[in-house]
Amino acid sequence: MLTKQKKRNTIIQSALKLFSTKGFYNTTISEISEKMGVSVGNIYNYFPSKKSLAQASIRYVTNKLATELRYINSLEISQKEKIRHFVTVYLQFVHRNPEIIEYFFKVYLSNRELFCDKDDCGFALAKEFIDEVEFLVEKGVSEGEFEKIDFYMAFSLVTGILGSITFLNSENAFMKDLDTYIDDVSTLICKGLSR
Amino acid sequence: MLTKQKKRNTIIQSALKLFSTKGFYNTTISEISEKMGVSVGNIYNYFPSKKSLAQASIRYVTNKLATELRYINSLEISQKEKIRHFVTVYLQFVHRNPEIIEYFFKVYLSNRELFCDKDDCGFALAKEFIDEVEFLVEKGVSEGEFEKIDFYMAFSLVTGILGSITFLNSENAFMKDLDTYIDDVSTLICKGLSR
Amino acid sequence: MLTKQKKRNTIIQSALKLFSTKGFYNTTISEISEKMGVSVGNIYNYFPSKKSLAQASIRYVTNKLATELRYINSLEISQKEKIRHFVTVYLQFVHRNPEIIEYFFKVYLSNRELFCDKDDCGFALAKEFIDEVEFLVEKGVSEGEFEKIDFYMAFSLVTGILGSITFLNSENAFMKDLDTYIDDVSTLICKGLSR
Amino acid sequence: MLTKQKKRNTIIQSALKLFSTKGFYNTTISEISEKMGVSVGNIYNYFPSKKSLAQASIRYVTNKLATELRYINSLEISQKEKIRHFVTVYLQFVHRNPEIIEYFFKVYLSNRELFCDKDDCGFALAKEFIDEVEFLVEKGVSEGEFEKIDFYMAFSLVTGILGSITFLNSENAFMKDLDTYIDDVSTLICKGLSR
DNA sequence: CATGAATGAGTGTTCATTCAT
DNA sequence: GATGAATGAACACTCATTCAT
Repeated sequence: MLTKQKKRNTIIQSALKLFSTKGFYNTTISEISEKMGVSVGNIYNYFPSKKSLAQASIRYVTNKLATELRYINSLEISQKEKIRHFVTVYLQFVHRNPEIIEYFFKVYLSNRELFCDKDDCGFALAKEFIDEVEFLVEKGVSEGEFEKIDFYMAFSLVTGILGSITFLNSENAFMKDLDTYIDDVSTLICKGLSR
Repeated sequence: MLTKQKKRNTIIQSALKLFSTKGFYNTTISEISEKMGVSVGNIYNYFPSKKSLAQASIRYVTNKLATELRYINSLEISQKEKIRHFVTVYLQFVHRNPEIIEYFFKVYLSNRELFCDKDDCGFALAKEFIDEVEFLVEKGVSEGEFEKIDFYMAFSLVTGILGSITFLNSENAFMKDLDTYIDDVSTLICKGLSR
Repeated sequence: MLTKQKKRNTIIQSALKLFSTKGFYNTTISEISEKMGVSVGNIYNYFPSKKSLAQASIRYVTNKLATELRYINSLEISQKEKIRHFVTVYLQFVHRNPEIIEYFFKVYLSNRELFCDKDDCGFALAKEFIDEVEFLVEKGVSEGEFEKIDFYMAFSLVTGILGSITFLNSENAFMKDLDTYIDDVSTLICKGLSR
Repeated sequence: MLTKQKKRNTIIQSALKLFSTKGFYNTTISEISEKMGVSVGNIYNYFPSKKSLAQASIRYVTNKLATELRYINSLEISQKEKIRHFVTVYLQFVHRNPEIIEYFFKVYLSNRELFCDKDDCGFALAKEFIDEVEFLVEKGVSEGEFEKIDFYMAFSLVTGILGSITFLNSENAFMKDLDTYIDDVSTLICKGLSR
């Protein structure tokens, strides 16, 4: 028997796959339960609503990405190398766990209504990840590798490029393997951040 | 009395506002008709389905952006200046007609199922715009202003950054007026494209 | 310019074709108007409602059939010969003006709600035809050609067989030309009516 | 708790009553569910669409009739006696379960579009019944009781007369109890089939 | 008379959520 | 906990009818 938390994660993983491919509103609880082989009602023993499942999913996804980036940030290498590492890891995710990345772009960024409760606008759910990006950039600035620019600009550069590539990839725009672009992408980001 | 085409556009504009703020699936035809002050049925005299309204909307939006960019491309100025012009126009759109831009990012990019018919995956709907970006970049390369890089990289840079900023803005992340960022954004893009 | 009555008939004829093939509820006023090349609104200048158009149609159809039968009844021939004549005419109708016959069986007999107003149950609409059948049968009885049976039995025999054949024909059940069956059908009816 | 199949039948029975009295297009799923005392949605747990409910209903009806006729066909009596038996049973149905019979004539025969899928024109749904009629007639011919005539003629005779009587009865045309006509009707049919 | 855009009540169908077992 | 039948509000879409032009 799985622990309660383990089962929650199993549900999240099934949900992620469906949410990321078909979108939140085109995925039914029924489909998720079928995919998992459990009953509809049972899912409600773990999540009080479809919306809360979407929120738990973004926490799960953010944590995966933040964990990777946190680890990279802990390494004793230059910030540019960190960026290259992160791009590498990111593109691997896109390839091997597209649901992780696509959930971020297809559900989280596009269905804000799902993540905003009352005053909090669901930004906090991604904070863990944003903080690591901020850490990386700031360190680069303080160490003289990067130019000091508005953080939102830096953030837009990093996530914008990665997001675009994710989208193009999901549309099968790329002929070659995504790995091929590791250099291109990290260079592009570094050029933007550098002095 | 409005001409048929004019009325179609009025409907599209109402739809755009709602689709872009609430998303396609959270917007009902009933809401669109109420907002317009016409009956539900009347909308169906102009568009055979909600989906087709979404498609007409993306054509409308793409055309607006492409028209601006086409005009800029026709000017006798450097490519970097063109980029600055476009960023300016773009940020003005974000400010004055957010529905145009947000529709692109919140509906078109995230609800691909709405735009894919049979074999064609709805990419064509944005071609008009993509072509102008390509033209601008290629010209920059041939005139020695930009480095020759994979077009998808260049495209990711341009739309990724603009998309990110749009998203951050819609989340009210920016303290200052968007215009303030014209320089930052165009510099960022140009740095990425330059040699 | 057509007279008012002529135009009414033109509308009825278009309606008949559609009603008889697609059924009353699957035919829209819009389709009828398109088929005729007039506007929707114009139809309402001739008939106050779709239902009233259906009623006028049955009157038209009944009259066509009754007229034929009345003519046959006026001939100085045996009743059996009359039946043969009528079967011949009927099968020709089925072949050349299927809408006439099929309207009778597909709309009139199956959508009674359309023809019943208040106390009158729409039976009167077909009376003209029923009366001629009754006349033919009674004459046959009084002249000793037919056995005296309950009129409803005789009526069921005549219209039942013809109705069945109409249905089978509309399902393309018959391999051979309908004319081929003139003898079979009239013999069948006569056998039932005879002593 | 009813078994799934039992519940399907309960739904079919409710649907039959409404379809047969009001017609397919005048009956709403909502009415059926109300009549049953269940929710609208629940009906969709048993039938994927209103159309499929109509198809299941004709299967149900055909089977009821075919079962009776099959039993009669199994008896060791003359074919004429079989016909009398069947007429008896049929008229009892008309009296006690009019929805069974009227569904056949008011919905199945008049709304062909509901029963035709792709190439198959829904004729198969009634095959079970048609086959038994054919068996009865053929046996009568081979045993010398009936004349050898085109099967469609024989079929038209049998179902035509019964159909007509059903219709007249539903219009309250008959003064006397339907049972009174058992002899008349079976005699009429036998006269037509005999040598 | 003729037009056809506009109306809006009505229908089939979906699906998140509940709850008796 | 686990099940899945039951619920019912909600929504896309239709179409008879009206009426300003």
